Amino acid sequence: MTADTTTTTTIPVADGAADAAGACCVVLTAPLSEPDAGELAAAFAALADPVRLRLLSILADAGESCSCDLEAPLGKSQPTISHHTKALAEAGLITGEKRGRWTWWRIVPERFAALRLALDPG
Amino acid sequence: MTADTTTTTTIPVADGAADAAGACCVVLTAPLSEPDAGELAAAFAALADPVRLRLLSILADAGESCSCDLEAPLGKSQPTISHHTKALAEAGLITGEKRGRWTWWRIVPERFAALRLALDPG
DNA sequence: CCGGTAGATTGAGGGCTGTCGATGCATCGA
DNA sequence: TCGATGCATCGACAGCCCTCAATCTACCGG
Repeated sequence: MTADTTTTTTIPVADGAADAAGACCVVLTAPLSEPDAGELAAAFAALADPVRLRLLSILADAGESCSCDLEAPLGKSQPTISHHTKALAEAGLITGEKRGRWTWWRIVPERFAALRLALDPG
Repeated sequence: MTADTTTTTTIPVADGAADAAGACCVVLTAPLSEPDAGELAAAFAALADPVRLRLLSILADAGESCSCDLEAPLGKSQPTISHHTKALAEAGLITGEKRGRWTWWRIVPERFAALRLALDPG
């Protein structure tokens, strides 16, 4: 297939708690159980970093981006970028797809919707 | 003033970045400047703790609560509670009002609305 | 006044996290 | 097959954060 060199592996690099936080746990209504609180806290911890927030905004703006294209705008080393993408993926906020030599990252909108809902007065 | 012992001091124990994050900085649209990213990250960092999330849910449920009534349900020592309330207040998520011997804490809904907006695809 | 209570502050200890250089592992072009 | 490229992982270092005992301040009841 000379048309494109993509070969599209479609490996969900990491999802972790992606499913477990689909709908549960709203902060501003019920007393919020300890397990739910821990899970929500982990999600917000993934957002508690300026580099990761800017990474997300770049991803949202570009729709999709490989790791190598993130180093320059973020001003961080390659291992650091890899560290952050892994953290965001484990929090279910982004998804990585390995196509050939590159890993393409993309936002997971449903996850953000779930977090917005968690901050809703209900 | 024997009518009530409240004396309503109405001291905003801490507000800090409360105003500065009124509307700005959406994650999922523009490339998000570094200062905005730092400020947003600080807000999410305040939410990145299970104890604080449960504290918020208790506050949301009760409408208002003094520090002493938080120790038992959260299972933490008094200095720890004070530490968390201070962190949340500095993030603009709650407001404290000192009435007599007690400090009454309350949720700041506008702040949560701003954070929900920051997580919006716009 | 004085004892008791609510809560903020301080200091110490233990753990987690962001960062980067070095290294290893795939994949692609020639 | 070989060199180059994209990325993940490891190890180490520095900094920050949660937690609590101890202490201090402010306030109330008697």
